[in-house]
Amino acid sequence: MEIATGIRKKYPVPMIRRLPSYLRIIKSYSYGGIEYISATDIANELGYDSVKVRKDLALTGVCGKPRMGYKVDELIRAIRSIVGWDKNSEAVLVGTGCLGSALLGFTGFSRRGINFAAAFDVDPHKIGMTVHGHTVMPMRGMKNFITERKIEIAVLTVPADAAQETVDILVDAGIKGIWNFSPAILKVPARVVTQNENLMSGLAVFMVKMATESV
Amino acid sequence: MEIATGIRKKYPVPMIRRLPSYLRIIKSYSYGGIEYISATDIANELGYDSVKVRKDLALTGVCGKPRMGYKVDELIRAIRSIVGWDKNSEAVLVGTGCLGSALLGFTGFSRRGINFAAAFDVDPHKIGMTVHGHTVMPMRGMKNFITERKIEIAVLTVPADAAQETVDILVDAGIKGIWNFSPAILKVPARVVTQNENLMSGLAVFMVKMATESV
DNA sequence: CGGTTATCGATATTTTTATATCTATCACGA
DNA sequence: TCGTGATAGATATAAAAATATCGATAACCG
Ligand SMILES: NC(=O)c1ccc[n+]([C@@H]2O[C@H](COP(=O)([O-])OP(=O)(O)OC[C@H]3O[C@@H](n4cnc5c(N)ncnc54)[C@H](O)[C@@H]3O)[C@@H](O)[C@H]2O)c1
Ligand SMILES: NC(=O)c1ccc[n+]([C@@H]2O[C@H](COP(=O)([O-])OP(=O)(O)OC[C@H]3O[C@@H](n4cnc5c(N)ncnc54)[C@H](O)[C@@H]3O)[C@@H](O)[C@H]2O)c1
Repeated sequence: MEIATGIRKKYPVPMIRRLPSYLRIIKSYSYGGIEYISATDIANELGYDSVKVRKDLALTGVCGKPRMGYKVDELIRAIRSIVGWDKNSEAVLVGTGCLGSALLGFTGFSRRGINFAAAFDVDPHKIGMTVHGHTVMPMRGMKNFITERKIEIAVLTVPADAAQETVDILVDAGIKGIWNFSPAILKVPARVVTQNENLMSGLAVFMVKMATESV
Repeated sequence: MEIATGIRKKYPVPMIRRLPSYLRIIKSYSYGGIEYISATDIANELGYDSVKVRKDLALTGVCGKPRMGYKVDELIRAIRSIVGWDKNSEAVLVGTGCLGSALLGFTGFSRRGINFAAAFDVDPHKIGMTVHGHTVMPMRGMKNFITERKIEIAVLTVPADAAQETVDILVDAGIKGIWNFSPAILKVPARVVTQNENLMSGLAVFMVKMATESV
């Protein structure tokens, strides 16, 4: 496929956000020994419009056959390639609190190419503890750890007040991307990628839906 | 539709998703004793376009003053009202695993009107344990608990395979809304609201950004 | 073997969201 | 007291995304 050779298309963000759901359905077909899947199948499973799915799948570069659909294993390979889940990256987790511990314990990351090389925290009570197989390390050693191991990804689960100071260390250490679960907006140089995950946005939408529904 | 306080508008989802971030900034002004905040201020803090912010704020119904901005406490009240964070709701959490425990430990929910009345799990080893002040209860008692206490909200953090069977119980018990953190798509009657939180979508976007940045 | 039909892929249309432009307002400072 | 300029709010434009339409294809069935 073209993607591997260096030509990088620009994919619409809403489409990228749907890819993991597509992948989940397609994989379930694969496990079931089914060789082809149609856009209609996926749309039905997810409650989407089939044209939207077909357009998304077209962007993956996989060609479908009329009356048959798309080859399951081709789609899986293409989607995993687009979202980068076909290669492995090491990551550090900063802030081994409630949410940080949950992420450390999530088994799904390794299947998606993310492996936690270390977990850090400032809290002396937490340092030395083992959380889901990871020993919590002091912040002091973080910068060197990242630099020496050439870690590119940081998952940030510290309180909002501590976010920027933590980010400054990460950037200084040469981190390439920060997946930020704190509500703070991070100031980083242009070369550093950030992805903000604001769980409270989802709660807000949920509550508004509930209110409008129950009138 | 008419309710006691007035007419319920339809708000654009992207706007709703931004409200929590706005609220965070506005509150920080409030704590700092600042009385007015402008759309430009908020836009600068969040890296947004000021016109977008102004349009969002216009939808809240709060009027601004030229050269001054909007009254901080009016905005806070309006936004909290829109996202329903000005009233309290009881919720149950189902699936007290990694992520479920993290959510139980998150102190931010009570400030947003969500209080966990109970946490449930199937795992006999977990039942009876105390997680962040909540005793884990067996699934057996869940339906009655929800019905008797008239609980309207469920937070779902079970594995994907267990999601639908769990949802069926919740719906049967009369739940009004399900905040779903599993990647499964839930089948519910039309009267039940669902909000799917797919963390892997964020990861996908993050990885694609990383890949495109590093070309 | 030939008609039927589910499906793809392309194109067109509509809707939604973001961004740009313009004018009126009014606090502020000269 | 009088400009000045930051800002709201309205309107206009552009961009993005979702949705609808339609012809071409080829597996399937009789
Ligand atoms: N827990 C949730 O369900 C949840 C939900 C939504 C958002 N969040 C956000 O995720 C972040 C973490 O939430 P949490 O519930 O895990 O909080 P938490 O207090 O349990 O965990 C934060 C951890 O960060 C550590 N920490 C604090 N300052 C640090 C620093 N300077 N350097 C390194 N580590 C530091 C603390 O010692 C603690 O272990 C917060 O920003 C919160 O808003 C959490
Ligand atoms: N942990 C994470 O960071 C994370 C990230 C993204 C998505 N998720 C999703 O959240 C969900 C939970 O993930 P997790 O990491 O907490 O898994 P987990 O295995 O730690 O927790 C799941 C819990 O649900 C319980 N459970 C299983 N079947 C049940 C049933 N039928 N009824 C009630 N309880 C049941 C289990 O006993 C367990 O305690 C999964 O769907 C996962 O895909 C988790």
